[in-house]
Amino acid sequence: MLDLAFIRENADRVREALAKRKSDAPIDTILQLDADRRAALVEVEGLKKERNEKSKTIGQLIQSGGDVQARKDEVKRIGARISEIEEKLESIESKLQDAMFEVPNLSHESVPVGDTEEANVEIATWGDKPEFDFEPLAHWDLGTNLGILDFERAAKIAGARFALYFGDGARLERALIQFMLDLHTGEHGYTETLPPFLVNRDALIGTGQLPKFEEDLFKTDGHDLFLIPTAEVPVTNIHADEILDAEQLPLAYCAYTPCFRSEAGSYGKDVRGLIRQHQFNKVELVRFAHPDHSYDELETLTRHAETVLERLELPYRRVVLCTGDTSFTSAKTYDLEVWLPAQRLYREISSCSNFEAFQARRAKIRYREAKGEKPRPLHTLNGSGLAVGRTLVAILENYQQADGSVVIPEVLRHYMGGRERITAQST
RNA sequence: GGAGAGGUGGCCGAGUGGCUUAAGGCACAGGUUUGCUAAACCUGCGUAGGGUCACACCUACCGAGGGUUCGAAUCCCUCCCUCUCCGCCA
Repeated sequence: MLDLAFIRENADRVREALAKRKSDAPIDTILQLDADRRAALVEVEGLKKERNEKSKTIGQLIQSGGDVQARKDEVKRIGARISEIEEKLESIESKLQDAMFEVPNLSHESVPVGDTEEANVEIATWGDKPEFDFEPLAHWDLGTNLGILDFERAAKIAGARFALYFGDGARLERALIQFMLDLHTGEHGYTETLPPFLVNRDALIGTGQLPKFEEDLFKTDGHDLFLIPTAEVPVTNIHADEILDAEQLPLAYCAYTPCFRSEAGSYGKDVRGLIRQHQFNKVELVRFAHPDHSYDELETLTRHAETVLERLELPYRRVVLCTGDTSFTSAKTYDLEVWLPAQRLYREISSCSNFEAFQARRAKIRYREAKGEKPRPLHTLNGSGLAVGRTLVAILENYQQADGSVVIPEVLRHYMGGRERITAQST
């Protein structure tokens, strides 16, 4: 959510910035509602002041034995008028809030302007794409041949867009989770957290998934709880409704969680393999930063995610998303894309964003610069470090051998019982 | 699932209809006193919105939402959460 006072004072700048993001958010409506709201507030607060004063005199009159009926009737009329205006005020505020929830974040000035992903800009590439003297297989064939992935049985159990891992596949997924957590906690200074996988409505409003994107979520029946689409939701909300000291910043948390997404509207897209699942594992990085340093923090966080790819020796590139492709809540996003040789393309494996104060304002995550100063919203950031299923895909495809086996990246062997290679197993 | 207790400011805690603009204490900040430290004393110390050039000032907030009343932290209703015990359970 943007700062309403900022919109009021910079309406033209906001309109211009929203145009770059292809947003038709109702700024004029917001300005009108805001003016109406303040006018109604002044009126109702004046009346309340009058009521408070006159009510007090009734108490005094009763003590001294005077007749209070006329005065009571008068205050009752004021009360009725107050209710009337408050009703109006409530309606204005609810409309204003709805309109404010329609407004996306504004892009940072360094973000390239563009409408679609075509306008995203490659910042850097890393690593050498592997050369094969055979036709590399897609991971769904590799995994099925090795007996470590089973999509048919997963469909029997749960349906489309679910996977069943066996043996070394399951272990490799677990090894990746553990490797990533060990790296981020041991070398990058993150505090590991294991949050709830179900969250309430307030948490999702806080990070911006609600009210606009409810159809992307899995909701439980009979409880107002949702399966998390990303650990960003529970972890960012750790400090909701809190006021932190400036010296505490930055705070850095990492969390492994499964993620659940309905993938509504992606029918026919990535129907094969592990790329787009209703349930997938992710290690998430979340940082709470001082506003003056949040863009340095974004570079730091992105480097932490890139380090995972580099340790695994997976070729990737970093892309900065253009204004039109940046997600609703983000001010600036880097995508990390890993090379998938079977498809001969780079595929998103991490998304690292600075939300500035957008989430902090919604979730009321604030900090105090110094004692006695007013609390201000801080800046939140997060990034995948990394999407685990897609990392497993990248390993299978990049490390595959002519005989159908897969070499285990060196940093993972220690987690795989010291073995160097995954070979076919029976299931 | 059953029974009970409870939710008041950073913390403790008083408060069953108007003298509460939420007592008092702790913690914190500034000051006075003091050989130093400590203590004592004085002052300040919540959040949000409105308002102002800036102050002043105003309004709201005692878990949330309704209701009764001239007036609600206080009375009534609904809901949420926490704790204890029992049952069930990994």
